[in-house]
Amino acid sequence: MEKITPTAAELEVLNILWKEEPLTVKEIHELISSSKNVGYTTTLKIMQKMTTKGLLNRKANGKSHLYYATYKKDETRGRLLDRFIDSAFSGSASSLVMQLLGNKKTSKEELDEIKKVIEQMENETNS
Amino acid sequence: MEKITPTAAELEVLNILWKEEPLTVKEIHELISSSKNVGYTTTLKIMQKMTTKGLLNRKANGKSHLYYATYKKDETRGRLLDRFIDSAFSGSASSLVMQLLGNKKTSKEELDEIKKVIEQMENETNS
DNA sequence: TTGCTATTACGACAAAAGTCGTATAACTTT
DNA sequence: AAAGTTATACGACTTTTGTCGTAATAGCAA
Repeated sequence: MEKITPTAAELEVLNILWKEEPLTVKEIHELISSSKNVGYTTTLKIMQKMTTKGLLNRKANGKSHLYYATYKKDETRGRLLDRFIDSAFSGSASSLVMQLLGNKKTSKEELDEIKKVIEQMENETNS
Repeated sequence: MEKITPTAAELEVLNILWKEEPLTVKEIHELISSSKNVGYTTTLKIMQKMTTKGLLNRKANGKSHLYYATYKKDETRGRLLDRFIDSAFSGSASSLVMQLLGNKKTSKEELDEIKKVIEQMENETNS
């Protein structure tokens, strides 16, 4: 019975790893600290905890380690999304979409992209 | 400078209040405890903290209080959604929609509902 | 007005998350 | 092989969240 519901700081690590894997603590820390002020040992500790929890795997590589995400991006995001819809939208996925489409913060480009995705989905479903 | 990013337990209260307002602690606790095992003082304390943070307002009513949500549903949900997209989907709203539409957990009814919402949106935009 | 009951107020505690300093260990380099 | 550098390990501390027990208070009832 796993939980697989990473926290915000953990997701920062995972989002990086899901793009390019494996990476060392140093590499991940460099990416994170380019947009945020945080110490090296903080990133290290978070990744160590994630390994203990089973969120990451690692492999020795010289004096350092190479890290891999244990769970796939889609699996993790799906779980997170379910949970989010439950707590923030009382379980209504369509409310979330309405909110998203009505949200001024979502750029026109994103909106167009979303519509495209939906159309594609429909075509695939109807074929 | 407000944050307005309620936690899971706080959202449970808010989701109730956004449906029917105002309510007493007792009423809210009854609704919450019907699906979850939690003590009365826990609900009370959470609502008191929410009041201190500015998430709720209250008005004396006999020996108890009537509670109101300070911020509108859409405002709060929009903020939460932005934050969620940033942390769980690296800022990509369209990725979230793709995840949602591909998610086995989302019921066929919800999916149809979502498509309807999108179509409606498009019609409004194009008019 | 005295007491009973419902409600609030307050404080304490545990667990989780995030932060970092310092110590240890493991390669390199000379 | 000794010294230096770089990464990991570990422990400590802070804040936030969620939980509840107990004390105080306010209104109703007798």
